[in-house]
Formats: sequence, C-alpha cells, structure tokens
Amino acid sequence: MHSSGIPIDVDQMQDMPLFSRLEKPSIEAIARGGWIVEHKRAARIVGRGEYLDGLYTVFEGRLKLYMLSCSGDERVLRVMGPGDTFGEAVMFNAIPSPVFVDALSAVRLGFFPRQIITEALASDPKFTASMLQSMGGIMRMLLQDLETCCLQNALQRTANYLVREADAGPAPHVEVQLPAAKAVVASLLNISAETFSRELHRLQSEGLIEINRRTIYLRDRDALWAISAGSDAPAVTRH
Amino acid sequence: MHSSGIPIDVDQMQDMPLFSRLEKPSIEAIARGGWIVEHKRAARIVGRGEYLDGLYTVFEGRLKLYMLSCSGDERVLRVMGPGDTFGEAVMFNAIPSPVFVDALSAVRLGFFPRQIITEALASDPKFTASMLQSMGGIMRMLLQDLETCCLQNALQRTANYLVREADAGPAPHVEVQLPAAKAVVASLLNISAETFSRELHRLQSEGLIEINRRTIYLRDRDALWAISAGSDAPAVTRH
DNA sequence: CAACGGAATTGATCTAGGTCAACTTTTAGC
DNA sequence: GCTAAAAGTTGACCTAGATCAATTCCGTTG
Repeated sequence: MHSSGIPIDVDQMQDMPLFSRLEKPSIEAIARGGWIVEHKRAARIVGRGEYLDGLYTVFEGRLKLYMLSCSGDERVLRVMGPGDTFGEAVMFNAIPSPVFVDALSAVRLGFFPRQIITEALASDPKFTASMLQSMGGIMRMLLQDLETCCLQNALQRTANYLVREADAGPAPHVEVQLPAAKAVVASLLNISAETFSRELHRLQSEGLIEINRRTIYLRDRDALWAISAGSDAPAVTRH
Repeated sequence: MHSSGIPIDVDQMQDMPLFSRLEKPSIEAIARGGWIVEHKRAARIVGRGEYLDGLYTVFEGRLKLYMLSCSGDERVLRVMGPGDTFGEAVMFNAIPSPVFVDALSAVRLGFFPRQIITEALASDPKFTASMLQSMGGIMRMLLQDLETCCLQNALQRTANYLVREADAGPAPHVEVQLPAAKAVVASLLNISAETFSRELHRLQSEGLIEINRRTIYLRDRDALWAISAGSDAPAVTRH
C-alpha cells in the first residue's frame, strides 16, 4: 500500500453522492483532512475484527466487501466502485469490522479520519443530512439483500439482479455489464457459481436474455421483472 | 389507533439509547414536537410501500418488523420492544417502506415528525452523533442477520440466537425468554417452525439447554458458542 | 371441568440447490 | 502464437431443510 501526500481532488469528491450537496468550502475542509491511499489488486483493505477510525471513499477501482463462513467460503455483500463509501457503521460505533474488504483491481481510495468527519458534521448540517441519507441508503440495500436471500429462489434472484443492475446506471440500459467474475456475482446472490450459470442459461434459452462473456443483453425486461416479482413460472418452464 | 394529546414522558425518553446522551432541554424540545400513538395487538403500524414522514420509538409493548414473500410467507427481521426505534432509513431517504411493522401486543409508541428530528439534528451535535450511532447499530444488526442467514446452518443459527439473546440483557443471563411464539422466532432465524423445534430439542438432548415453554435455560454456554462459531459437531452427534 | 383452538412436537416425504468432477473456453504471460 | 492458469459450463449425485400430516400439549372460556 502507498499512503501518498498527494492532495485530494476536490472536483472528484464533488461527484460523490456523499459530498455532492456540499458547498465547495466544506468539501475543501474535508479534503484537507484526508489523504489518498493506493492498493494493488487483491490487497486486503479491511479485515474482520479490525477497528477503523475513519471512513473510506472510492476514487478509482473496484472492491468487494464480503464475509467468510467458518468453513472458509466467502459471501460477497457489495461490489464497490468510484463514488461509494464504506466504514461508516464501524467508525460511528467503534466496533470491530464484521466484514472484509479486498481490492478487485488496483484502487485509489480516500481516507478521512473520524476527527475530520465529526468536525464536518458539526459545522455543516448539509453534510449531516448527506451522511444520514447515505447510511439510510446502505440500510435499504442491506434490507434488499436480506429480502433477496431469504424470500427468493435462485431464478428470481438472478432475474432480480439483472433488472436492478439495468436500472442502476444513469440511463437504464438493456446491456448489463457484470461488475466482476461470475463466481463473485453468484456469491453476491448467495448461490453457487454453478447454479448461477444454470439459471442464466435458462433465461437465455427462454429468450429473455443473451449472454456474451460478462455482458448480458436484456431482451425482455418485463418478463424478467415478472419473474423476480414472484410469478415463479410465467412462461418459463422448469426443466 | 389512538393519537392522543398526552404529553410524552421525558424521563422515559431518557432511558432510550437514541436520547440518553442528550441534555434535558434537547429531549424536551423533541418531546414537545412528537406525540403518543397507541395501537392494539395485531394492528398494522407500517405497511410496505408506505412513506413515513417521521420516526417511531417504542415506549411500551412489542412489535415485529417483517417482510412478505410473493407467496405470502413472512420473514421476521426484528422483534422490537421498549427503547427501540424504527423508520430512520425510510424517513431520511424518502423512500417507500420495504417492510411491514405489526404490533405483537398492545403498544404505546412515540412519533416524531421529520421536521422535529431535522431541527434537533441541526441544533444538537450530540443528537446527530446518537442518530448516526443508532443507524450504525442497525446496520450492524442487519449485517449479522445476513451473516447468520447466509453462512450458518439451522443448528448454528439456533445456538447463535440463544447465546446472543443471553448476552443481550443488562446482566448476561442463562435464562432466555423467547420474545414471541416459537414460530416467530423461527422466522427470525429464517427456518421453519418445525426445524426450529427439532434443533432446540436436539440441543436439549445433548444437555446444552433445557426447554420450558418459552423459557430456555442455557446449561453449557461455551458449547453453544462453539456450535454457533462453526465447529459444526464438537460433541454433538447428528441423528 | 369439559372442550375447543392455537401452539408445539414428531415422523415421513420431497426438492432446490449445493457439491464434485469432467470438460471447454477465455485470458494472460512470455 | 503457444501454453498454463483461471473462469465458465454441464452432468450426476446428495443432503439440509421445507412441507405435509398426524398427534399431543396447554391455556382459555363457557
């Protein structure tokens, strides 16, 4: 890892949801208190059990946030990219991290010590609002995950993922780029890589999607939505 | 439901984690802006899809916060009691509620409109800190749930629940009171009532616990902990 | 105290999806 | 371009836990 003295690019911060609503001076104050950290692919950024005295934002690269079962298999919770933040819960509660964070590619992160964040919260109500909203958003995501993993079967989860991913981008696109290897996405959906492959190919054979490496073209968004919403087998025949 | 004009008891608020660190005047200001709501057993407090323009605190009674699958079976996420709060995520993000909240008994709740909360956040940094910590705590709980439900088997979940519940109270107790019917607790653990019963009786036959209606006596906390931590069958024989 | 109804237990099946293994395709290094 | 390693696909099998069904156990009410 490399903890540089390079000043943080304020313009880039302005594009991040957590900071985008703040006035320039506020952002600058926060930027001055933080620093850039660089890691290469596969580096462990946060380990389970570590305490974090600050929060991270992603400037460049991708990371996975995951848990490990006692038997060593991992469950990916989020794949994070530019603009995402992590560490809030651990920082505000002074608890050991319940999750691991590893770099999926070379990454450039901003690190902001708790002290700086606390000061910014005290001096700028807009930052407080942004922070609360950001945390609310993560809670919502976690709830979604819980819902997905407890109440939906493998086919529904797959369809649901594709539809959500298609809507996620700025312009809803019919072309979904998997953010990582299929095995990682499978873990995100809490299914085995094999099952993920099978369900994906099932959707393809039904004509709802087309698979091309890590790109999935959605051919019938409504049908996918219907599947994810529960009508388990609308036209889709099992076997 | 009954939306009374009864003033909110400030002393009772002081016992709630969200307010306990505030100065009396802050609490009083918040109390003046909120009101008491009463519901009887089985009442729906929040429905999925509803927007909430404020947050609730529980003064008296128990509630369940749950999701429904498309096929109608419910998954309980939290059983809430006095001192708990809910609605933060929905309020701060102005999103429709992803969950249902029903009363498990007659309940007395405090409702605080967003306006009041926002003002309190702006005027008292301690409240901001408390709020962030509270939300961080919920995030941590959700993460725990996700971990439990994705990485542990039914026996581990059952053992884990008992141990956590025993530590939850003010004094770690060897006597765990199930907060609701076994079927509700089972749903909390994302297993069927039947499986929950079986696993509980398995633990009993191994001598690790004793079951008496809704009271479980923990006879060997370390062994339970070991099970929940992963050593799947330390002395516990399957079948 | 009888009797009714919800909660809990227990046994007998069934199945979604995991695991293992063989194989093919893609990617990256040289 | 060639080769080794990684990623993905596909089939055969297996198991944890769901579901269904039959009792049993209480607690409540008249």
